[in-house]
Amino acid sequence: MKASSSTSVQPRVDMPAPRLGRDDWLDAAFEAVAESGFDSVRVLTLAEALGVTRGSFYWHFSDHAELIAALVARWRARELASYQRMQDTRGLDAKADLERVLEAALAHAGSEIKNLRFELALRGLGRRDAEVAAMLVEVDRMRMALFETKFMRLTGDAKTAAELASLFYLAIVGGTHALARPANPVRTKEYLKNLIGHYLIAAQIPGA
Amino acid sequence: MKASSSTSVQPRVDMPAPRLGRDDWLDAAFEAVAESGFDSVRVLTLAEALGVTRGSFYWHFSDHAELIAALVARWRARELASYQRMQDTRGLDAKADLERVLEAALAHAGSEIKNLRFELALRGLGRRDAEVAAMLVEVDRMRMALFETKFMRLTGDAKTAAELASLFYLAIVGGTHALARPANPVRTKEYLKNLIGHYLIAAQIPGA
DNA sequence: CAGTCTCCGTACACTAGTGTATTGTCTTTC
DNA sequence: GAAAGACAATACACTAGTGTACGGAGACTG
Repeated sequence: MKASSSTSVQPRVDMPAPRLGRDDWLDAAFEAVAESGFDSVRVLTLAEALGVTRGSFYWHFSDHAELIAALVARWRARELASYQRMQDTRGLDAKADLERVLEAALAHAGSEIKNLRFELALRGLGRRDAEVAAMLVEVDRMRMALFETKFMRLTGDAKTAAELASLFYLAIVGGTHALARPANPVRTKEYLKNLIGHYLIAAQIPGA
Repeated sequence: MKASSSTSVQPRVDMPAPRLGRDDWLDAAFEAVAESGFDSVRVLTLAEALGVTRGSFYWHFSDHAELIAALVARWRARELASYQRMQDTRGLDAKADLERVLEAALAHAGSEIKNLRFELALRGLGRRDAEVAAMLVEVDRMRMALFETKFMRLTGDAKTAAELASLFYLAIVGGTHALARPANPVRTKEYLKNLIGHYLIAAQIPGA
């Protein structure tokens, strides 16, 4: 399948073949999870997708389990980092700041739907893996707290902020299911954002 | 493993052994799905749980695929039936009627968390099976429409009703994730109900 | 330019699971 | 109470997938 053999120099930067690192496998696994869940992550399939054999895999990872663990760990780390970034107000006013957080919650920077689908799959995994479940509880709490501080800044009232935060966070998690469908890519997102704006008004939030 | 062999008469109504029907297999499969998703539905495991061998299974079902299809179909049928029931107002006032629907959405009569977990697993399946996905869209639309008529009855305004309906339906789907966790069995439910009551007030819904 | 290190291919052993065919064994029904 | 039908056990063939052992082949290192 490789067409680069006659000319000798610089075999790099040309075809996607050469050598793989740990992250390449993690990326491939990520794709697989986003497409059809953790159960469909097969070493064999990933190898095929990467154009190598499993011999490579077992050099980078001891185990199929280790791959999953590493994948989950990487997600967690990125999530924590994103949390740190969002804590900073960046000089935005209260409403813009909140909208930025909501936006980020609906599609973490970059690969859009894939991230949403991955997170849903992860929640699926959490339903049968206690460690993953605990991690997700932690992340949920973290994000909920973030929402709460943003709403707090907007409303001034702690109780109102707490309730708005939970309602909207739950709605976002729920909306993820609609967003994660292959069709319906952007409209639900706009829809949710409008809804949020509307409810800031309906609930008589001053900043809106 | 059977201790009933010396005495001869009435081998029925005693141990859970005798003869199985199609529904027994479906029930077992349902349990398995609720516990750890569709991918972990193994004919072998179900047989073990039912105390028989797979020989039985392949009498009732042609295939593993048929089992899954039948299970999904049964869920759908029950969901439609539940929808019919909920359309009837049953002489309740608008708020009580709405609360009944919300309650039902959070835990369809009976097995409580298992139903929630099953539905989440089903949504997981829908992410890689187009037919299931379409079915879920249908059910979601149905339920959303139901919510909308109930909110309509409460608020009188169509636009408000539509927005409230979607916000709360999404929040409920999202809340399901929290509810489906082994721990935290009832508190989130009460929590959501309170939240709803509070927002009927916040959004200045007259009936609240 | 030999040697080491890193990455990958190959071949094998092993397991878990499906589906099929065939033969029981209760149960009903005539 | 014997034949027919409903349900289940047993045994087999087959597939997909994991791990492991080992042997290369490039690339870097002195």
